[in-house]
Amino acid sequence: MAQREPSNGQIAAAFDELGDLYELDGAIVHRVVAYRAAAKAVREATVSVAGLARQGRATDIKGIGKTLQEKIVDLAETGTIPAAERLKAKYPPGLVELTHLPGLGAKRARLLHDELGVDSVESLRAAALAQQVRAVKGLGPKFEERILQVLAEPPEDPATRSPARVILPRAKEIAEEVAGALRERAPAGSEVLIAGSVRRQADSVKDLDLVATTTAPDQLAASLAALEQIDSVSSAGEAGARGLTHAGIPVELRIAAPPQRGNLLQHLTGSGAHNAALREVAVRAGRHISEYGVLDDATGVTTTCAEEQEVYRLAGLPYIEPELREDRGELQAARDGTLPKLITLADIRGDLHSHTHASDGHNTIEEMGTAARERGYQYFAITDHSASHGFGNAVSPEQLERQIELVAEANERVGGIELLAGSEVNILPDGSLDYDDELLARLDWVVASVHTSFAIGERAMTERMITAIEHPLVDMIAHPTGRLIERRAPYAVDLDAVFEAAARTGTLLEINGNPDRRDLSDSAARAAAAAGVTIVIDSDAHRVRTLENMRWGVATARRAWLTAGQVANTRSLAQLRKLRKRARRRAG
DNA sequence: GCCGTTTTCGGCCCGACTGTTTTCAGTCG
Repeated sequence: MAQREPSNGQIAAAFDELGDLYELDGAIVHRVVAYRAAAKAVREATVSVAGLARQGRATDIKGIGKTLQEKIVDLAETGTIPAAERLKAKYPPGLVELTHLPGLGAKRARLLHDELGVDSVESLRAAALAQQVRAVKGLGPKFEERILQVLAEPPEDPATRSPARVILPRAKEIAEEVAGALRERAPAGSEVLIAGSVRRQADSVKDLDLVATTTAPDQLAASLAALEQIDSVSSAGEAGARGLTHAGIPVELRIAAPPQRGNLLQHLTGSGAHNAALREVAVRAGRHISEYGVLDDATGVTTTCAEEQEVYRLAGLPYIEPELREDRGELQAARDGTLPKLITLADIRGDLHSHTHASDGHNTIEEMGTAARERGYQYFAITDHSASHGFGNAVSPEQLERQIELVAEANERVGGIELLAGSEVNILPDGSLDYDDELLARLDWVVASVHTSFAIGERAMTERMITAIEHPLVDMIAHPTGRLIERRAPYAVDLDAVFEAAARTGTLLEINGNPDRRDLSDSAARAAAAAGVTIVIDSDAHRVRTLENMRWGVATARRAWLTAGQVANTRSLAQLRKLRKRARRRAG
C-alpha cells in the first residue's frame, strides 16, 4: 500500500466537513445529520475504520452504510472524497467557517453569500460594518449587531468554536458546589440535581446541567446570579436560568414542578443522541416524549413522571443507567432485555497499581497500605516505576529487591490487608522489559506499560505491546493507549491485535482511574471485554488522596458496559491469584 | 444518507429562544 491509511480522526473530520458542505448546498437535514452521526461513530471506533472499509466491514458500524464506506475507501486510496472536492469548488472554505459562528448556520451563511458575496469572516465583518447585512430580507439590525459582537469576542478565534472542555472531576466539583449553594437558598422541600454529561460520567464536560424542583421557581432561578461561583447570568425566569461560572463554564438550570421531575431529569441528562433515539422508539409505540411529559396519541393524554423509570416504562423499556445513554446500542439492549448489570465502586476488592516515594509517589508503603485498608480493600499492590522510567526516582534492580522486603515488612505492620510487592515495568521500544526475568519472577504482581517513544508508528507499537503481552511474567498492561484526555491522543496501535493477544495469553488490561487518563477509554474497554479480555480497574495513585481515583476508573467501566464479573479486581485475592498467567500455566 | 417488532421505501425527537415576521424560519441543545 503506497499511502498511509487515514486515521479515524481524519475520516471523522472529512465527514464533518462534508456534512457542513451538504448543508450549505441545501441538502435535507437528515442527510446532514447522517454525516455528523457517522463522524461521531468513526471518532469513537477503536480500530482503523479505513482498514475496515477496505475489507467491506465498515458497514458493521452503526451509522455507516454502503455510500459512506465507499467514500472512506476513496479517501484512503486518493486522499480525497470526490463529492467534497465538487462542493469545495462551489463554496469557499471561509463560508464553511462562517456556519460555525454562533447564531449563524448554513442557511444564513448561504443567504449572505448569495446576496452580498460574503465568503469569509473578514468580508462578513466588512458587510456588517457597512450596514449591508440589515438590508438583506429576513435579517435585520439586531442580527447585524449580534454578528459584530460575535466577531469582536476575544480572545479565541470565534470561528474555531472550540470551547475548552473540563475533565470530569473538576466539572463535578463545580456542579456540586453550585447545586449545594442553590439548595441553601431554596425553600424547604426543594431539590437540586446534577444532570447532563456530569451525570453520565463522561471523560470531559462542556457545560453543567442542573435540574431543580421547588415551590418558588422565580426565586430559585434568580438566586443563581447571587452565587459566588457564578460570573454572569444571561437569563432567568420560572423555567430556569442560564449563567457562566468564573471558569467560563456555561451552567443551565432548569426548574420543574415535582410531578415532572423525572421528565426533566431524563431530558437534561441526555445525551442528545440517546434522547433522539429514545423518542423515535416511543413514537413507534404511539407516544411522544418531551421534558414535560409523555403524550399518548391514542388518548391525547400527557402523562407526567416524577421518576425517570416511568419515562422509560412509557417507552416500553426498562430503566437505562445514565452512563449507558450515548446511543451506543442501549435502546436495543433494553428492548432485548440484555442490559448489563453495571459494576459499582462497592464491587472493587483491591487496587493493583500504585506508587510510593520509592519512585515518584509521595507516601510510604505503610501509609498507602493503611489507606487502602481503610477503603475496605482486601489487597493492594505497590507498583513503583522501574529502572528506566526517565522521570527521576527510578528503582534499580537492587532497590527493587529491597522494596520486596520492605513490602513484606509493611504487610506485617499494617495487617488486615494483603500488600503485594509489584512493579510498573517499562516496555522498551523493542517490547522487552527493563528488569530481568529472575527478578520479575519474585514479584507478586507485574504491571507493564509504555512511558517513552510513543511515536514509533502503529506497526512497531503493536509489535512492542504484543511482545510485552506475550511475556509470561507480565500480569497486566497499564494505561494501554497512553492518551491524556483533552491533551494527548492515544498513540497509534492496532487495538484489535492487542486485545486478541491479551485474550489469548490471559494478560489483563487496565482501565487506569487517573481522571486525565481513564485509559482504556469506555469504547476501547468495551471492545476489549467483547474480545474476551479481563479488565482491571486501578487508581494509579501517587499519594493517599488519589486512591480516590478508583471511582473514575469505575465510571469508565460503567460507560464500557462492564459487569463486576468482567473485572478481575472484584474477586478475592485467592481468585485473582488463579487468574495470573503463571498460575494458569502451572495449572496447565 | 441510514435503517427495519410497520419497512429495501418512507420515514428519520422535541421544544426554547431570537429576530424577523403578521404566522414563521433559523439556530441551538
